[in-house]
Amino acid sequence: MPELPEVETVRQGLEAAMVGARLEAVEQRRPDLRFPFPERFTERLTGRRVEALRRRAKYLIADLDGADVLVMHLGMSGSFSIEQACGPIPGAGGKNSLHNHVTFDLSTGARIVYNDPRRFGFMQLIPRPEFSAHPLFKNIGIEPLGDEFDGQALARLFAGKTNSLKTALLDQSLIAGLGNIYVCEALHRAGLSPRRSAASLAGKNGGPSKRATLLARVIREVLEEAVAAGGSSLRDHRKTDGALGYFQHSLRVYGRDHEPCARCGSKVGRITQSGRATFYCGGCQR
DNA sequence: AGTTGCACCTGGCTGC
DNA sequence: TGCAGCCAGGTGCAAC
Repeated sequence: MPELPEVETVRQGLEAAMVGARLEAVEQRRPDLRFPFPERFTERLTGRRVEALRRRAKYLIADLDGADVLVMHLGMSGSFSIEQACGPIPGAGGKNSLHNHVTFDLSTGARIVYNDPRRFGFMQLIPRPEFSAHPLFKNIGIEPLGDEFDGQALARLFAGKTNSLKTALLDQSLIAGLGNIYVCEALHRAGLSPRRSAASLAGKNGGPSKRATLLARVIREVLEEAVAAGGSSLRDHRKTDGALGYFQHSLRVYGRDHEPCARCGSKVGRITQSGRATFYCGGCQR
């Protein structure tokens, strides 16, 4: 499910429910998701107060009042819902409760439920002093909604790359948080072919190319619009209150192969790059 | 060192 | 109706 806008939508919902609250009970219903849960997972969380809920790339990061930082990743199909501990809502958000793997009962009376059918998500507890040097985070690239992200940064990151523009944009060690949907959408908005080389965005004599400046601008634009819409609900994504995001209605190429391009009328095509579907318009993306 | 391909899972859809 | 096959929003790791 989740790329940056979906994770950010979830973060906003969880932040409102969790920050300032204490974890009164934590239930872990299986030994692992994508990875085994950390040692003494429930014990280390029980009684802790959530001081902040941040996002870095596609990770949710809960700062706790104890020794650990709780890191959560939604994988492909993870979602959180907020329910009332006393009044179970069967099938809330349309999810199969078989796949409810973790619940947090909060001091406010709210219950946070993590559901993940494919179990590509995971949770980690990292001792605070080790956090910034942790392998999960030390290799993560620039935040595309951050102040430092612009055409200059993009051009510098892509200089000398031998892979395609599409593949480079998906590389989390370069830019953090883009996934298949928003890469396809940003490339269409910028009129750039996903097949051109990443290095072709690098500027001459040190400065950013016009293409790099444009691409950085539309990446920011498409992500901001998607966050404002609550993300794209193609299959699993729901906000923490169970409501659907609605950015999928604004997608111009993703999932629209064989449809006419909204900009030039050519037929939107689909190819495979690095084993993943790419949707693009050969008529206006060069 | 940088890139590519596969593996990890379940569920939903298509076509026979 | 049933079932085989394919596809899906991500990413760590082995192999080139």
